[in-house]
Amino acid sequence: MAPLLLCRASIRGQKWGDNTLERLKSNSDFGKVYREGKYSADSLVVIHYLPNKLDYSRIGFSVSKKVGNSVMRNLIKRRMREIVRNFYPHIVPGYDIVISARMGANKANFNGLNHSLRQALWRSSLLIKEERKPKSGN
RNA sequence: CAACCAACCUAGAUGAUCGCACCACUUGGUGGUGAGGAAAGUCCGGGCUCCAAAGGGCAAGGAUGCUGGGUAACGCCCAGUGAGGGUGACCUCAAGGAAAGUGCCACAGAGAACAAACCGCCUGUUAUACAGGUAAGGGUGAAAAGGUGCGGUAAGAGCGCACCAGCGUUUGGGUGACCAAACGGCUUGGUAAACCCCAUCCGGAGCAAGACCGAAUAGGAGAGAAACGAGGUGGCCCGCCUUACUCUCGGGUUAGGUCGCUAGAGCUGCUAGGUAACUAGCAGUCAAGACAGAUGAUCAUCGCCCCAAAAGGGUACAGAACCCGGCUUACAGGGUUGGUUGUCAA
RNA sequence: GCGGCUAUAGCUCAGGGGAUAGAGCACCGGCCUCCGGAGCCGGUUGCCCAGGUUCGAUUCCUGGUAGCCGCG
Repeated sequence: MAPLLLCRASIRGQKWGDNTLERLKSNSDFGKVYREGKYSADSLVVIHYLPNKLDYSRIGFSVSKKVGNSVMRNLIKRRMREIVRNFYPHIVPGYDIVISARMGANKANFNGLNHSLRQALWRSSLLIKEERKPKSGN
């Protein structure tokens, strides 16, 4: 029991050092964030977030079936993951975050989705303080 | 040259920088591999796993339905037969049985199935009517009891004859569906994607199957007793299995992790057999394996399309989830081969 | 992944081979009222799509589309 836990901890630390995403996976965690968390939105995405008691943030993605077929949904999810991967060092640790695509996201390209996602993050209080002011110019 | 028919193929390419999943070597690195022709719909058929050993019989239910072949199997494929369509290349067809039985055929029409008699036609009589004969003509309908012609008759009728269609028999050809010829008598509406009959086939559930590891409420194994009973075997019978109660032994379903998980009716090429589907042999080869679920972002060049050009924009349908064989549906553009018809020229 | 159900008027539902496709609510017009409501009279609008069987299909068969539900 003990070595297994140690092993998992070391993997997590390694991933954290590698700037890899910590993902939110279980369905009950999603439901908890939807029920108890706050949210902010832009035209293409909605962000729900809730403080967890960890020293890092976990991020989950959600694309509804109404947005498009499976190719479209997969593409949007990959793009959102790419955006958040590049932006992850600027996000405040200690939150469970769910990013959902809205209906217009199937018509947007990468830049549009990038801009909308950053706007939504800026409207929430999830950005580290010194990163907040220059983002408005983006 | 134009229009068309059939069988197929392809599914943008290359490079650079970040990034993801798995594997190998290694230990903060390097290398390799990384969606489809439909991966889809889940409409069929299998493999595999468990359900009792997945056994026998009956019933119900379901499926299929011209013939022969192919296949692990199929509702699939190939070759043929018949029917229908097209000038043609060619295409389409759930295509067994209506003489086993039951039902239905609205409206119109005299009559819709053991035929019938409204108007007609013909004959007779006590004559604006009645009786008898008739199924040629009219009319209705999707369909009116073989069709056309000649003879025949009071008027008519397969009443007689010829041809055609249908039925039956015989002969010949074909493995067979069926085809051809001769002869016979003179006739038996449609509907089975209405019930049904006949022939053949089908046990159920599904990788979230299932196996192993492994905390809590408690299950399991062995022995005895009982065994006529109860329960299970997703309908019944046989057969089979389990079981209340007592004693002994010691430890189990769910969340989670590991396996199942990709070398297979595999792919490529050649040879041989077969009209073909396909089969056999030989040689080469290993090409995704996740579990919130891996393929993305940026840039450059060349293709193709829109646009007179540039700029600019676009580049189909669509994402593996245990694995195969089919079917169906979606699909921008491009290409190959063979063929038909028409026009022009030689 | 597997299994099932539904599609009929603006809404909720009947109808299961031959009807002009029906009921309630809704909507429109008229009567009534000073006006409105209620009541009475009348009317508009429809069988998810494409093929097939049949003389004839909302109904039967096949394929698709959309929506909904259940199990784990």
